[in-house]
Amino acid sequence: MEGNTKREEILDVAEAMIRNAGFNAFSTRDVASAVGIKSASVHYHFPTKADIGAAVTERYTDRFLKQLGDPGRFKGDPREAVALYVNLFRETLVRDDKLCLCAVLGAEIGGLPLEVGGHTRTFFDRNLAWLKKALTASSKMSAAEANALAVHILAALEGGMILSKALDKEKIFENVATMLKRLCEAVVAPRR
Amino acid sequence: MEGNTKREEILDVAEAMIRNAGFNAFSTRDVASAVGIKSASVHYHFPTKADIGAAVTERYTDRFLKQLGDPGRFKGDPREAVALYVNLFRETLVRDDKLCLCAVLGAEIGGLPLEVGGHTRTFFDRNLAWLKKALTASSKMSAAEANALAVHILAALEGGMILSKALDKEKIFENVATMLKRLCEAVVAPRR
DNA sequence: AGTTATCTACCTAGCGATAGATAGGCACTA
DNA sequence: TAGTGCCTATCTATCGCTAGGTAGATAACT
Repeated sequence: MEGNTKREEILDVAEAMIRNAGFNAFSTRDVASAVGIKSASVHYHFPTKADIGAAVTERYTDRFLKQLGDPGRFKGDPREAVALYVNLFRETLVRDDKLCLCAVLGAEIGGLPLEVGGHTRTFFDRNLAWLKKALTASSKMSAAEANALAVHILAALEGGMILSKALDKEKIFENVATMLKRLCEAVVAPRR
Repeated sequence: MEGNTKREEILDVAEAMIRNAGFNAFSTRDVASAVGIKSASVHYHFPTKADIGAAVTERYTDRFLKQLGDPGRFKGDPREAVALYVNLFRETLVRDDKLCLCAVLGAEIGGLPLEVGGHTRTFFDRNLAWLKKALTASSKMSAAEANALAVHILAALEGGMILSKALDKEKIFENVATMLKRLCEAVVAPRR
């Protein structure tokens, strides 16, 4: 992996493994051998496996929101904000050929260590907040409508990634993206 | 659990456990103690853990499609079909307070035994086929449009369940359901 | 007698985690 | 500058436990 320090390499490898098969499907030994150290050395950097999961999720969320940038900068056309948002998910899926970390963790949330589950919820909360802000800043949408649309966008993208990966059809994600654009238009300029 | 035979009880318990935390988060001993037998007896009914997963997924899919009924019976209003479809997901989420089995399995598909992954894909394929048929039978929608809408509906519902469960807000699922209805209307009666 | 469903007892492999040792680097000081 | 102590990052070895899976006995029903 391309991380600088060993600590970051551990996070890189763990993130890839979780996104591939979930939190309960990797071991500290798996991670260790992938970065070329022993499992005891992994525990030097992260006392427990839960600590690895928490660090991975926190880093993932920070990176994701940093890439999104300021949601207040969209003026006039909410479709711009949505297109940018969708594109970040698209890159996540296509570049890595992996799901969103928090789609995976969200699906197994009942069996996660508490701190990992907490960071997963934070990812969703922060994403919904970003979308709401971006939508209200760029349109005359009411707060309630922005909220409803934000929730739907996030849900459809997370679900779309799962379907796309499971059925191994990139087209499925594009399909969801197109429909989101249509929905966005319908909400911004309703017929009635 | 309410299953009749021990074999069915095993499937009931395993299904609940997978839907709570994923395929890699339960053990044959967990299942055994929950149904009041020993793990060796579980292996009598299902030689391997993968066999349990496959049987759970196959049964789940069959039951789900049976509950949906004939997709050809909807005439005149696709919203009826969509409402019924959404309602089955709603019940799945609210009654059991658990995700759709295949949302969970789809999220960890990279780490599933082959046959479990295969049955998971089959769930998605059969659901998409049902939706397509229901949409084309009840509207003048083109095959391509029915396909696009079907994919979006399934993706949004699976993703919506994950969000709803993770954030512990039933309202999120209802939100997604409402937006799906709106999207459905926009597709059936486009403005242009 | 054969079939079905369960048990006890066990195996091997792997898990997360810990203890204790070591090698190298950095920094202060006699 | 040689010596000291400490820190970082890693190692080997091991602990206690759990995993999935198996062998063989037992009991009950048909």
